[in-house]
Amino acid sequence: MHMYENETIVEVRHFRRHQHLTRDGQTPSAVYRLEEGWTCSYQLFGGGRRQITMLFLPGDYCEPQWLLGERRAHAVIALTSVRARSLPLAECAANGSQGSNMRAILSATLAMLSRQSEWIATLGRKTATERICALLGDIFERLRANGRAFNNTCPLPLTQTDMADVVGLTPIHVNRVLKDLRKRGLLDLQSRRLYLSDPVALREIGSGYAHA
Amino acid sequence: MHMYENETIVEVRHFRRHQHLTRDGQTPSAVYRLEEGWTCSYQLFGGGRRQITMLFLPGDYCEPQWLLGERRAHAVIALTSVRARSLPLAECAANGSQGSNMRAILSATLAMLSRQSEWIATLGRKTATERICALLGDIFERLRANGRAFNNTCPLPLTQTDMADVVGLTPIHVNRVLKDLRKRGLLDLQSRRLYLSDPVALREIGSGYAHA
DNA sequence: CGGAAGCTTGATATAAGTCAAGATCCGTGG
DNA sequence: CCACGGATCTTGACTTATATCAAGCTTCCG
Repeated sequence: MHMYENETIVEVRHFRRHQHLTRDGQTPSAVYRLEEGWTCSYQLFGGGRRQITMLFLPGDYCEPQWLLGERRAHAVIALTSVRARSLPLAECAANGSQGSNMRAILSATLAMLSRQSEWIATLGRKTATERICALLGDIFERLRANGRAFNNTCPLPLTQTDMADVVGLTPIHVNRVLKDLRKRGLLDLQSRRLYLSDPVALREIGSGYAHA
Repeated sequence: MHMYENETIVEVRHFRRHQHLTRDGQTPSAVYRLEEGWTCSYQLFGGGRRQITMLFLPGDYCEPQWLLGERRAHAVIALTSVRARSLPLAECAANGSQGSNMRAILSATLAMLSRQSEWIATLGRKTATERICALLGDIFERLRANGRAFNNTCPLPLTQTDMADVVGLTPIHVNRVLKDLRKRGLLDLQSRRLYLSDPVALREIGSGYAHA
């Protein structure tokens, strides 16, 4: 009896925008690796408030910690249409900690931890402009690292409301900050694409190191 | 040649308040497990801004991810005087993933990840009052879980400035919110001790689920 | 080609920050 | 044991960054 006799073990699935990969509180049964499209995990609060707690870009594992024994799942939703490969928990449990992609899973989990730590600092202490520069700079870097950004431009399929829910601001305020950044000639943003005229300056602002 | 011939392998160390356990950027050489006292990791920004990214209470491992292969270290500082047991990285690397406390280390890391995810949502979308209730409620629960809180009271050795740097507010504003919570009869706070008259109501407010 | 979702902008409101000054607590040296 | 000085806490007056409300515009999907 060999695990791979079961063809559902690694399976490609598609999701439409706004469709849930996982719902809140649900016990997760699989981890998805994104082949195409963006997703996020988020939390809802009273008064219609939503906060996105993590963005997942193409190539990322969504919530890899499920494979390491975490029980509780957050809601994960598609921000674009998505093609993802699912890794059922059962398989990895069977393979144990020596499993083929276990190293990748652990390293993805550690990367999330480090990113979250950064983001706590960003939300706690940076201004609106710094937060948005940090977000766009980070997205650009992540996409460049896996070959999806060239010549200071990359895809940016997020709506301004999505961005607002990442940076903890109002969509209206995000709009005003973007307008200002455009006026300053730092970036342009049209038809779901981001153009950075000066990625270094952007990251500098986003770092929060320049005086308050 | 046996690792345990070296007596420095597990070592008890003491730190005074404001002393660094690890400095920013430094390559960490050991993970500490707190036996007594509180620590935090933090980040600094321009304009004198500081954000605490994680609180470590007695019994916690500080930055356990270092034992899982993470390279980059954040600054970790003592918030009180501290007694800690150090677990050198070398030992665990030798023991491999089957090491005696490897399971505990992994589980501590996953707990951090989950806590950070919560805290991103808190900083992004909750009001000042909700953030402070969330913080105090969480501290109380964590201390209760390892037997350091009884009868609705627990130690709280943080200054208001420390709390401000956790919740991303000004110390002055923290002071006003605490005054208000006292007036409402939800809590009292004196000589480094927290008294909760109604922990359930506090957690309810801190959850952010009650309308905006 | 119609309608909903998303974007933009202005006017106004408010939560939280800043500045300033006292009051209180607490550790340390005499 | 006391006195001093710095850190911490408290409060008031005022400012500011961001939110809210409202309306028109644009884009794009069905």
